[in-house]
Amino acid sequence: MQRDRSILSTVPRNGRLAKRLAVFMELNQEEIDYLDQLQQKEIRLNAGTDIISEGNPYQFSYILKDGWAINYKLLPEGSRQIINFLLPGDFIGLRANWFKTAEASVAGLTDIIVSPMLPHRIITGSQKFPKLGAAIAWSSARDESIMIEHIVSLGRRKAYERIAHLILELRKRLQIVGFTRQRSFILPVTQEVLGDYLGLTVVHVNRTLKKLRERGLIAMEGERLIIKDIEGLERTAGFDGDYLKQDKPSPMTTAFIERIDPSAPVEAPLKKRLGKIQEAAPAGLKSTN
Amino acid sequence: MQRDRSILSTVPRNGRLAKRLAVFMELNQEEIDYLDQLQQKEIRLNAGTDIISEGNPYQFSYILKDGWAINYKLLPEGSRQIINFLLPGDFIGLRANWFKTAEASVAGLTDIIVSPMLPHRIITGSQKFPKLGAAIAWSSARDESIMIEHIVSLGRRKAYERIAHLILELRKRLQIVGFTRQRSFILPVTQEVLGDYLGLTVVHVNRTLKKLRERGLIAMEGERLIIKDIEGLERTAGFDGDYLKQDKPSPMTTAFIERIDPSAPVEAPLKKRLGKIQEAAPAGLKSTN
DNA sequence: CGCCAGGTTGAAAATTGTCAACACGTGTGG
DNA sequence: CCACACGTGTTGACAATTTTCAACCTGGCG
Repeated sequence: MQRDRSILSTVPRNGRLAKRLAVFMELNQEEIDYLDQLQQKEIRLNAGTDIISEGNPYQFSYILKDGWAINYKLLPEGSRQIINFLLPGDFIGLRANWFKTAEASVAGLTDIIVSPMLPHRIITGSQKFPKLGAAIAWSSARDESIMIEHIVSLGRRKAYERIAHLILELRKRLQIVGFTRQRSFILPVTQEVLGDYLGLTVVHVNRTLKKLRERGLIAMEGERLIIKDIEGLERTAGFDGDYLKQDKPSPMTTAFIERIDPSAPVEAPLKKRLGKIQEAAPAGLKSTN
Repeated sequence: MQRDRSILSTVPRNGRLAKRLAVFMELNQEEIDYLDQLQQKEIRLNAGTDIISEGNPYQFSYILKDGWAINYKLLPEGSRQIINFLLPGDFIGLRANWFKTAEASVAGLTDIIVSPMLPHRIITGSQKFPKLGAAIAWSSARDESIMIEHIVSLGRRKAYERIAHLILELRKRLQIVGFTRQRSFILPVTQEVLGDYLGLTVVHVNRTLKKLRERGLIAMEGERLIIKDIEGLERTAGFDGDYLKQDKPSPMTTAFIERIDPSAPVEAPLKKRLGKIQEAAPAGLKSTN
């Protein structure tokens, strides 16, 4: 096993979450400090150990500071479906805030480092730094976007396209937290894991990767995946990375943040929208009572 | 087209959202009244018209009061993947609160009735009725559970099992809002729509439905789907409806609600958990610094 | 040295898709 | 009122994709 995967990133461990949230909206120093403070405590886990177990009560949510993890479910007959890859800077188990029981398990794919988050810290933090609450909500919404793309992949893309799509998505996500070089990144994952994410068998993943290599789209050097033809990959994947960007909060978010921040008064734009409900009815409108 | 699908439910239009949220936690009369008030305005849309369009800016979020809708994405080559079915009482486009641009489209499968929700109503409502904010968060989390099951279906279940699973899920969801009889419900959906949800072609959906009929698991009378053998369906689907229940909020939720409700003081249980962070480290723990 | 996890490959089988034709009911325009 | 278009369901024959089974290879590690 690789020891300190950490050094592979240009972003320090505690800065990864902030880096990721900054995609959504810039944070000021105070907020960054608070996030840093949230992550003081570190827990190290061996690759393969569950940090959350399906059906069991949640304990905490976590910030994944280093290493890769997966969110997965096991089926009765023994197969596994991976729901999502969790990368450094991602939250783990935010749903713990709303549900008593875990819907799926989370395990490290590599050795990982996490910081547990106490619920009260999140709550008080969100009250003190309204942007933080918004950023957490945004983060959940981004995860949902990723799941939507996953559904599209599984439902409508062929093996070849699915893999291409996954590679591009991982690249984009890793870029944000500083884990990529120009045209390559470490993919610390067996072909079986890929299959369990992509809804394919190992054998078929193997053959499909071979095809991607033969056609000159990618190359591999150990765990390092080298992208040889980005346009080619994007074309075959039908990839449009916007779902990972979402770089501007909606006006509602802005209004929300300002509203719950006692220091900021509610300003005009919000009110202006209130009267526009009639026009909001989309085409195809039949009647309004 | 059926005219007033409404009469098929035992729950009045404005009560469906409340009924659904009540699965999570009971609401008092004041809260129910508030929800009712949120839904005064009605917009009717023809089957097939988009209420939210992928790539376009969001206008509002909505409550779906009557009819069925779908959340879907179109692929470049023209195929469609349905992400989720939206049933009466569901929210539409809650992500509008966080994202500027819609990640997927939403369209009515039948004629539908929706109530637009103004963001400020949600915000002030959540402040006045803390449970409401929690319920909205819960609702999003439930949607995520449904998407997780969808991913599992697409990734690891065969056509035959996928359909069985979908039928059971829809039944359970429709039950809550009063749209089922003992062993049947109206499924206002073409086989093509089923295929687009299940990641299958129409032809294959057709054959698979036939198999389900031949094996005596289901029957159809026009749009009414009759479940002839629930245990059989559950067995073939590996169905466990718990993900739709989640009937108890986590202690964190409770703490959260009480915390932001000015009339309720923070009480002991929350504080008691604060010191337990050490024990929270799951098995497999390596070191703690 | 030998075990074991992971990668690779071939051959055959199973699942699912494609193409094409036809059936049926509904609604519309002539 | 009839003819016809159209959307939807159904079926057969065949093709493509993906799985299954089984074997073999490789490198790391105790």
